[in-house]
Amino acid sequence: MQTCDHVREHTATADRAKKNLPAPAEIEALAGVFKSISEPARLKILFALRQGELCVLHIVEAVGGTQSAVSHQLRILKAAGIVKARREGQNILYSLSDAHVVAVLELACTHLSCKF
Amino acid sequence: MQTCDHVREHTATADRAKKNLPAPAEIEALAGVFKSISEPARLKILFALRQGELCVLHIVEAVGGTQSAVSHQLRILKAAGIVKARREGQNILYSLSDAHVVAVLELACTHLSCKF
DNA sequence: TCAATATATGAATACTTGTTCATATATTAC
DNA sequence: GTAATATATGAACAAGTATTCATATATTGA
Repeated sequence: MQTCDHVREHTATADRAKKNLPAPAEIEALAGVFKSISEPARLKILFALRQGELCVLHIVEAVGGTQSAVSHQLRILKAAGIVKARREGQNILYSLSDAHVVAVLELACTHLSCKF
Repeated sequence: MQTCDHVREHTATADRAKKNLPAPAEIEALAGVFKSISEPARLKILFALRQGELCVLHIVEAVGGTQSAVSHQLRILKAAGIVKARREGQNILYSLSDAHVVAVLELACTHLSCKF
């Protein structure tokens, strides 16, 4: 590979870009968040939880799929800090972790001009 | 699988959630956007482009990796509508598609309490 | 036209990840 | 304690995806 030096000003921009890159750990964390909401099955769960707290079987009812699959997805969302869970008797109630989640979803919707 | 009817109110919420789910096509589109920014290599490219328009080799310089790998990633970002490209002589200059991209990144950063 | 530079791409491989199936854990009611 | 309900999880398989290598295309200048 060669170096590209077609415009000195652009080389400066590249240098600045390199210096201002977030730390690897932060990049990984960000990637993790986006990865966790980049699966249709998981996105459906998030949209379902916008209506409020739901137990696992109700989530299954709302989004479809098997109980096992949904449970695995919930684990991923929880590990990523996107949803939180609390036990109430036999049930475990899931809900969205914080308002950022919905905000990110809505921004992305705006980007795509969808109506949510 | 059985039905869960521990609280009638929650069943109503589940029904509402099911009805208010975005259409499959919209879910897929959203998932596509998030998937395209869920890879560390691609996130780095986006952060680099925050500094301004850059040609491919300068992006390579900024984020590391091979020219081929970066080019493949750019293709994915472009297909997802995250970045745009224009030719200028021998170079192809890439830039962020619109302000939503940066806004989503910054929101996610807030969520993680990073400093970007 | 030829050489050099910049970018893109197809095929192959390796890696990651989602789903399924079977089973385990936990809570409640009897 | 036993049965029933709700949820979680490990292993295996299938599907998707990132990277590499080699090569192709496109632009510029001689």
